[in-house]
Amino acid sequence: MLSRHFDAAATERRLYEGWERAGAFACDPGSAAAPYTIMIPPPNVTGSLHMGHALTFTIQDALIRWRRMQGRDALWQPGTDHAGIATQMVVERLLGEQGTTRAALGREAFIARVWQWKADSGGAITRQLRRLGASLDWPRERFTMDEGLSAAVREVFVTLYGKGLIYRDRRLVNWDPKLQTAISDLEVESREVRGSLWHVRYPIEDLPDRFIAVATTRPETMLGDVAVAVHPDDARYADLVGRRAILPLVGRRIPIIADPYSDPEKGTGAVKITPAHDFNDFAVGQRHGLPMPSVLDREARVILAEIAPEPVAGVAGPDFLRGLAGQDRFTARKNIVAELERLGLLEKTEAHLHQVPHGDRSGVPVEPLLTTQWFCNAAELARPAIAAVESGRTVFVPRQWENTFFAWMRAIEPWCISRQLWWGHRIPAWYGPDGKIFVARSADAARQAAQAHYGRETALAQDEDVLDTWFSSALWPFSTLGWPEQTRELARYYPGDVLVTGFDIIFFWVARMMMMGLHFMDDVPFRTVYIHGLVRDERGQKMSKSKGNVIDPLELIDTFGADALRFTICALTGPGRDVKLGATRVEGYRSFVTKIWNAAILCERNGVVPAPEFDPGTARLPLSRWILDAANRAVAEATEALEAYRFDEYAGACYRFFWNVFCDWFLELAKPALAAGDADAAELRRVSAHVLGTALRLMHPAMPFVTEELWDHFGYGAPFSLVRAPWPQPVPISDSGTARQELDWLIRLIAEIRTVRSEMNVPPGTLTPVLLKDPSRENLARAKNWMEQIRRLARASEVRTLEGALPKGAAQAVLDEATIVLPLAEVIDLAAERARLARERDKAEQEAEKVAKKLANADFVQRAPEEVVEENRERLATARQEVARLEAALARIH
RNA sequence: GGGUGCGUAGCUCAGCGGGAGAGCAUCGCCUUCACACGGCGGGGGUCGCAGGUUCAAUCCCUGCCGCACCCA
Repeated sequence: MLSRHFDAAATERRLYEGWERAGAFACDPGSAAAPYTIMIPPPNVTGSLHMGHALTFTIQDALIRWRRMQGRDALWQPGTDHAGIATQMVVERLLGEQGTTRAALGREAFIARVWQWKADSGGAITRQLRRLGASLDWPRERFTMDEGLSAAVREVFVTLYGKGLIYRDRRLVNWDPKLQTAISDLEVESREVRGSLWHVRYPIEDLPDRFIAVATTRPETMLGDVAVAVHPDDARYADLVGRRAILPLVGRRIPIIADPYSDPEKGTGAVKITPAHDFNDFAVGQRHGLPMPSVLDREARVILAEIAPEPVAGVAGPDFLRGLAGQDRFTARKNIVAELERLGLLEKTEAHLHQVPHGDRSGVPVEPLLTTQWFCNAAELARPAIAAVESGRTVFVPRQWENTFFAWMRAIEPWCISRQLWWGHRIPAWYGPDGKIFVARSADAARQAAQAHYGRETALAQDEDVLDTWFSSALWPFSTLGWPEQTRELARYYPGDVLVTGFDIIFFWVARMMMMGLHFMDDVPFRTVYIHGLVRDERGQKMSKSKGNVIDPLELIDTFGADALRFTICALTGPGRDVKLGATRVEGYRSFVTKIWNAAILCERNGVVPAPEFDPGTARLPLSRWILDAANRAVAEATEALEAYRFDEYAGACYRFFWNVFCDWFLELAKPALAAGDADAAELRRVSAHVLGTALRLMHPAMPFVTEELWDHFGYGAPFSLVRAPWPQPVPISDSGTARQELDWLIRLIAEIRTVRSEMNVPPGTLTPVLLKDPSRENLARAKNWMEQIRRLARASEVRTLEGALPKGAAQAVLDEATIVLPLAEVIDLAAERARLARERDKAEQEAEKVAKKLANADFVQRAPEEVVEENRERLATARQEVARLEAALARIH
C-alpha cells in the first residue's frame, strides 16, 4: 500500500543510492546503441550548489534522462575544475586562520595543503548534485588537475608553442594588485564608481602663459605620462600640436600630439597619455612610437625607477616626487591632487560617475600593467570556430546567441594564459642560464633539449607561473575521454551532442572549447549549444549576497522535494528568458507532485496493476480509446517539446495531461465502472495501468524521484529500472476520432450543467433531472450510456429526453443541436435565469455579427484562402443556430 | 554611444498573420468515499504608443516611449 503522503526526503535518498549502486547512470562504451553525450561544464571545486547550478543541471539531467530512456548510450560526464584563483584564495584564508601564510609554507607544501583541502572539503557540489537527482556517470568523474588531464594540458601547450600559437610577450595586461596575478579580460568586470574628473593644467614649453588642461580620473598615473593627445580636427588646440607640454610634478617635456582617440566632447578635449597604465593609451603610444615608463609596481605602489624628473620651478620639485615613492595608488592620488592644487595647476574637480574595471575575484580595481606573460593566439584559433558556427556544424539554441559569439570571436584579443599563482598547471617551460626557453612535455625532455642545445648538462629553471584554469577547462570535452590517448571513449563520445550553459559563459566555455576542440580533434566539441537564462528572484532581481535575495536550492529541496524544484525549473524555462523563481512557485508545483501521488493511490485502491501483455490497440471502450489517444498526443507533445529544448512546453504537456485530462476526467469517469467490477472494469484497469505507466515515463526526466518510486511500487519494472525504461511511443488506437467526439460531447455536457447550476446558485446537495430537448439520436444514446457518470459529475438525478412542454421554472442551456433543461422549480429565480440566457444570447449574437461582418467583405471572400472562408461560414452558422436556440429557450421560460 | 532581448489578465509568462490563452492570485460554492498541496464555477485584457503593409495585424515593417542585459 502506498502511504498517504509522499515522503520526498526519504525517497530521494533511497532511490539515488539505489540508482548509483545499480550503475543506472553508467554509459556503455561497448554498446551498439547510438551515443549521446553531455559534458558537464565543470563547476569550481570550491563551489556549492546555487540556483544557477540547479537550473543548468536540471536541464542537463532532463535531457540526459530522456535520451537514455530513448535507448541512447548516454554519457553525462561529471567533474570539477581546479579554479586556480578561487581555490588558492580559500586555502590561503585557512592558512591565515592558522597564523601562517603561503610564502611561509613554500610552494610544494602549499600545493600539498591544497590537495589536502580538496580531499577534506573540495567538491561539496558533487554531493549536492546528487540531491538534485543529477544522473551523472560518477565513476567517470574527472578533475582538471588529474594526471591525465594535466598530461593533456602539457600536450596542448607544447603543440601550440611549437606552432607559434603560444608565445611569450611583453604587453599590457589586466593586473590584479591584490591577488598579484595577471587575469584575462573575462575575469574583469566593470563596476560603476563615483569618482572625480580632475582638470589639470600642463604648462606649455616656451609659451609662459599658455596651459593645456587635461581631464583625468586617474591623476596618480600622470607620472608616467609621455604625451598629451588632442583630436586632429580640434581647432582649440591646433596651434599646440607639435609643441611640448611640461609634465607637472615631474618636469619632463612631453609632446602634444594629434590622435583621433581624443574625444573633443569629453572633458577638456585633451587627454594625457600613459601607455604603461591604460589600454587605450597603450595603443596611442604604439601608434606614435612613445616610450612606456611604468610608475606603479605589482602592488600598485608608486615607483620612480623608470622616470627621470627634471625640476621646474613652480611646476615640479624633486622632494615631492621622492616622497611619493612606495605610496599606494590611492594615497598617491590624494597627495598628487593636493600638490597640484598647491601649485595652482588644478583647474577644477568634477564629480564623475564612471565604469572602473575590477577583478571579479578580488573586487579591487584592476591595474593595467606592462609585464611579460604567456599568450595564446586566440584570433588564429577562433577562425575555425567562427566557421563552424557559420556553417551550422555547431548550432546555438536560441539562435540569436550566435551573434554574441561572432561579435566576441571576431574581435578577440590575445589570450593571456599565464597566472602568477601556485595552484594550477605549471607552465611546461624551462629557462637556461642565458634565458633560452625550452618548452617540453616533462622536465626530462626539457633537460635533454637543453643538453642538445648547449652541448652539455645545463641547469634549467622552470617557469614559476601556472596556466589559466580555463586553459584546462577548454580541453574538457576530450581530455576527460582520455586524450591524447586514442581511447574508445574518445572515439565514441566526441563530439558531444549538446553543451548547456548560461549566456554569461559563452566566451569562457563555448568559445574556448570550440577553439581547442577544433584544433586538436578536428571537430567541434558539441553540435548544439543550448543557452538558458539566469535565475532571478520572484521580482526579477538578480540574486546576490549583498541584496540578501539568494535562494538556496538545497533548502527548497528540503522543504518541497527535488521533484518540485526540478519541475518548477522546467516549467519556467522558456527560450531566451530568465527564470524568475521563488519559494511560492516551487510550493505550487509541489502540489503537482502530490497530485500524482494521490492519483496513484486511487489507482492502487482500484486494483490497477501493470499488465505488460495488454495491447492498447485492443481497447474497446470509448473511454479507454479516448484516454489512450490523449496519452498519445501528450507523448507527442512532450517529445517534440524536448526535441526543441522547450522545457516549459514539456512541463506544460505533462501537467495538462496528467492533471486536467487523466485526473479530472478519465479517473472521474472511470470510477463507476471500476467500482462495478465487471468486464469494463477489467479493461479500464489495464488502460489505467498503461496510461499511468506512460505518464510516469513521460514525467521522469523532470521528476525522477516520485516517478521512479511509483514505477517501482506498482511493479512496472525491477527496482530502480525507470531510469532505463523505454521512452513512451504513441500506440495505434483505432477510430480514436469517434471516441474523441463522444467524450468531448460528454465533457461539454457535464461542464454546461455545472455552469448553469453554479450560476443559478443551485445548492450542490440538490439533485435535478437532466432533460434533453431535441437531442440527436446519437447524443441521446450517449447520454444513456454515460448516465451514471453524468449523475455523479453533474449532480443529476436522472437523464432523459424532454417530452412535451417545458416544466415550470426550468433552467436551460444550449449544447449543439440540443437544449439542456434542468427543472428547478424549487430554487430557480426566473428573472435571473432570463438575464443569464439573455447574456448568453448576446454573446452568441456578438460572435455572429463579428463573423457576418467579415463575410460581408467581398475582398475577404475573394482573397482569403477558401478554407478560412469556409471556416468562418461554419462559425457563423453555428453562432446563428445558438442564438436561435437561446431565443427559443428565452421564449419558453415561465 | 553600439548591440541584444522584452513590454499580452493583479503577478509570471505562452501564443506570433485569420475565433485573446495558461499557471498562480482573486471571487462564489463545496469537508462528495485519491487528493482542501483538493473539487466545481465565475470575474478580469482598446495584446506599450503612433503610423504602415495586408482582404485580415497581438503577430510582419517603421518610428517613438519604457524596462532589462551585454559591449565600449
